Amino acid sequence: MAEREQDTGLRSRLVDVGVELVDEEGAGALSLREIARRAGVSHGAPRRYFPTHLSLLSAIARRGFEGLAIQAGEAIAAHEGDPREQVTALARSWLDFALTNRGMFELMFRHDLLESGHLGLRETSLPLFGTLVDLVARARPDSGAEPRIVAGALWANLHGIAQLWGWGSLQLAVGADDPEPLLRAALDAHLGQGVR
Amino acid sequence: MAEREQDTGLRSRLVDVGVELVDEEGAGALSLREIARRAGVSHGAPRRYFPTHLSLLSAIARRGFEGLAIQAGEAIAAHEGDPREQVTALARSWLDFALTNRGMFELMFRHDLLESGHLGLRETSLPLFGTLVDLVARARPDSGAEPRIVAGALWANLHGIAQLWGWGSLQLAVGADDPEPLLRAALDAHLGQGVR
DNA sequence: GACGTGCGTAGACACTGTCTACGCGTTCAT
DNA sequence: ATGAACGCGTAGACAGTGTCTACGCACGTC
Repeated sequence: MAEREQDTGLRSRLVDVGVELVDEEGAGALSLREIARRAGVSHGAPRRYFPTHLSLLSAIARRGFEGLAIQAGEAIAAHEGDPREQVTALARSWLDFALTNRGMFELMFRHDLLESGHLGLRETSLPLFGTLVDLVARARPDSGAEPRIVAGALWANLHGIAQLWGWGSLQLAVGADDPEPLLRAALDAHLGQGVR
Repeated sequence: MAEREQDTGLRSRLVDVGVELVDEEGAGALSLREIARRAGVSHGAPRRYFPTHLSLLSAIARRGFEGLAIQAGEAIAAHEGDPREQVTALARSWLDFALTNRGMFELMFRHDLLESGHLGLRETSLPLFGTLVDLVARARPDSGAEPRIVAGALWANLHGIAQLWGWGSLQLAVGADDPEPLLRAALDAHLGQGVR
């Protein structure tokens, strides 16, 4: 019998445990020693694969970025042929991810992780942004605005909504209890008044 | 002679030291003991005024919010009579603050601080948001959109740009080296194509 | 002058991340 | 088959952290 959910090497098991842990206990619970404990190894073991605590956290966060990319990709694929609707689906997917996987989302955008450079955003996030640029360009072909700029601003808008909504600042200020109107407003703003 | 920049009580001196420290060493350097050390007291002293490390950090972050509010208020006041320009000034001021006071900005939007409720956003940030709502309403009086929604979306957009630009994700994706175009795009998007 | 009280000290505790020396098993070469 | 090398995990030490507790010192008032 398998001692513990398939022995696929300690390296990935540590990351598995981390993903699980951040999901149920939040980003604050991701101490090196606790992860090792949950994985059933001594506190020195992770060092063999991750030279530093931060690099382990980065590997965990990476899983998050991959998951987000996949989820967003599916959302986009589901509306093939209608760029505007694809952008909408992407946006909703992003926001949904942030609100569902709160701990992971928090981890993914921690300053120290991002600054460490271990995250590999170039590989995980840039492609997604590329498709957003593409979709934006096709969703508003007439506009003279640079798609990359529009996409960047929209990207930031999504992120801002997800973040602020996540910790309650926005519902406090706006007075709503559903982020949907904000999302609609952002999309309408950057893509132009869409067909209802 | 004053032993140390005016003895205005340990409580506020701790916060002073914290502001100074976060400015020169970043948000990661704000350990309770280091702050106490710099203030020239023992590590147990802060406890008399701040029951927990987080509450001290919150007090420091609060200084940041106050500073930001003041700076934004001045920017707005400098363009009295032209709502659109006032919003622009507010936006630029916000972004400017984020990029100038990086450590403080990072501290201000740390999840654990925001969730702790010690921050008092209701007092420091809500008023500013209120004036933004007001300005938005006056900047685009014709539009049927709810000003609070538009302002909320714009607010999130600003924050997203500041955040993403701050850690380099956006310049990587967009390929620019100046956040100004993004800011313009966001403003144009939410307020409508402005007069150039 | 004694007493209470505000304010800061000092030490303990559990916990953290990192570093080092060690052991144990497998594998490979001779 | 035997010995060396190596991969991989253990175990202990170390400095640093946040929190808690007991203690002391100096000041005020009665």
